[in-house]
Amino acid sequence: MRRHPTLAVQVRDRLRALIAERGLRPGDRLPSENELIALFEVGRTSIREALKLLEQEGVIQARHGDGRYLTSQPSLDRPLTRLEGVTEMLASRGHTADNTVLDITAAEPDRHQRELLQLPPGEAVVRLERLRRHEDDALLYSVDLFPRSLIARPLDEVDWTGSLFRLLAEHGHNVAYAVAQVRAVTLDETQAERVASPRDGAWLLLVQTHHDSAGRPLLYSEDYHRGTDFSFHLVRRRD
Amino acid sequence: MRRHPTLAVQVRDRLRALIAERGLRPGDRLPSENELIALFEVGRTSIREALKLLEQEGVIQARHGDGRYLTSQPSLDRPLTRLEGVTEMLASRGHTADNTVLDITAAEPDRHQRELLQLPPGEAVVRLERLRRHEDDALLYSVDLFPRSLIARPLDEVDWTGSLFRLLAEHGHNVAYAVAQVRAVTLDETQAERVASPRDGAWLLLVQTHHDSAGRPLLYSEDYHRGTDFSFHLVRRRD
DNA sequence: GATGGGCACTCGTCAGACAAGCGTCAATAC
DNA sequence: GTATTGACGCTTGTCTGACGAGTGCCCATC
Repeated sequence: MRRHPTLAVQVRDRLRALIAERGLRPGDRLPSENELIALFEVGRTSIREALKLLEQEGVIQARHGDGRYLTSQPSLDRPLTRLEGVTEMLASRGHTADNTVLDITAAEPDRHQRELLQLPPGEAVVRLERLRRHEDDALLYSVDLFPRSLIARPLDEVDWTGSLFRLLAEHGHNVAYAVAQVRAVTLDETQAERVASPRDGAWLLLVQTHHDSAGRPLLYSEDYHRGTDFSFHLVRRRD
Repeated sequence: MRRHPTLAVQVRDRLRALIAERGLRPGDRLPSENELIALFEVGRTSIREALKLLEQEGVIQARHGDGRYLTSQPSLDRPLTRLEGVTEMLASRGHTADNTVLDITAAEPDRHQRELLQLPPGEAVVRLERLRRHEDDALLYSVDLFPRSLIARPLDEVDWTGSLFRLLAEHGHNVAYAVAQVRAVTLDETQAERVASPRDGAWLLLVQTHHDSAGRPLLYSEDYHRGTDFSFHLVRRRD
C-alpha cells in the first residue's frame, strides 16, 4: 500500500470537506481552479488532479470555460458494495445475536472447493458452520471455507465465534474485496433442520469469494440472511 | 452532459485497451510516464490525469520512484451496481418472457408516494403493474410508479409492454441512477393470486427509486424476481 | 429590441524545472 | 570474500508558465 497519500488525494478529500462546510448543493458552483490554488496553497496540477478524481466519482461536473458544478449524489451508509464481515454487519445493525459454532472441520477439498480457493495439491480446507440466533430465532446461517494453512494453529485452540476477517488478519491475511452473488432462496431439508427454522420463509443468500489485494482467494462463504430481518442497500448507475 | 470527453478520459480508456492488448496481469509494470507520452503523443499532464483515474479505480498502483503496477481487479459483466431496466436485464440473460400488463392507472398519490417521487400538490401518479412469464411460469412481477406528467400522452395510447426507461427517455427524462434495496421475500396472498404462483417460493425483491442526473426522482419500482431463476453479482470492497 | 463582436474568465493541454523516492551497481571497509 | 554505503540513473510527485478552447456577459450597431 502507498506510504502516504499524494497531494492530489489529500486535496480531493479537502475539497469534499469544503463542499460540506459551505453546504454546497447540486447545481452550486465550486470555486475556480485559481481560487482553490490560493485557498489550499498548492500548485494547479494538484488541484486539477484532485478535481478530476471528484469528477470521476460523479460528485462534480466540469463545464469547459464556465466552471465546475456539484452534481446530485446519493449517499448511503454501509452500502452493499462495501464489504464487511457478518460479525461487523450484525454489530452495525444493533443485532444482539449469539453465535453458535455448529461444526468446524478440516478435510480434503473436493474439486470445486479446490478451484474456488486455488488450493495446491495436498492442502486441506477448513469448513466452518455457524448460526446466529436472537431469542431462539435463527437470523443468519453461515458456511465458510478457507485454506487450512491460513490459520497456523490447532483448530480446537481458536475461538470461532468472532469475526473471521479479524482472525485472518491476525494471521497476516487481509481481505480486500469479495466477488458476491445475491439470491433469494428457501432452506432445503438439511439446512432447515440445522437451523431449526420452518422451510417456508425466504432467505437472502450471499455467496462470496473473498480475496486479498493481490487477488488471492482467502475465503469462500455462503451466508443465509433471514428475509424478514435483513435487507441491503446500494446505488446503481447507468453507464 | 459533457460535450466530448477530455483527453485525460480518452487516455484512461486507451490505457485500459493497452493493458488488455499486452495481456498485462496483476503485478506487471506499466510503461513509464515518458514512454506513454511518446506512445500516445500527448502531454504529461494528460497522461498523469489518466493514470490517476485508473489508480482511483483500483486498476493500478503507483510506487513513487519505481513505477506503476497492475493490481488484481475482479471484473464482472453487468454487475448489480450497473443499473439497467427490467426489459434490458431479461434480454441480456436470454429470457424470452412475454410481458403482460396487469393494470395501468393514474390516481391521486398517497402521502408516501408523494414523498417518494417529490410530487407537487395536484400531480397524479401512474401505477403500472406487469408480469413477465415464461411458458406459464411467472418469472418477474413488477409494480412501477411515476409522475403522470412525465408521459404527455393518454395512457391508453402507450405501449406499456416495453422498456420504461426507454419510454421515459423518449419523453426527455433520462434515468441516471437508482437507490436500491435488496430483500428476500415470499409473496403475500394478493400477490400470489395476481401472479398465479405458489406462496412458498422465495423472491428477490428490488425496491428502487430512479433519478435523473440532477437527482429528480422519476420512477419508483418494486421488482419481484423469482428466486430459482435470478441471481445478481457485484464486487464488494473493504474501505 | 435584436444581433454580433469583443473581452474577461474558466477549463484543457503542453512543456520545463526541480524535489522525492527507488533500485542497482560499484567502491570501500571489515 | 562478504556486507555496507554512496552515487547515479530512472521514475513518480509537484510547481510554474504559456497558450488554446470554450462560455457568458456587456456594449455597440443596425
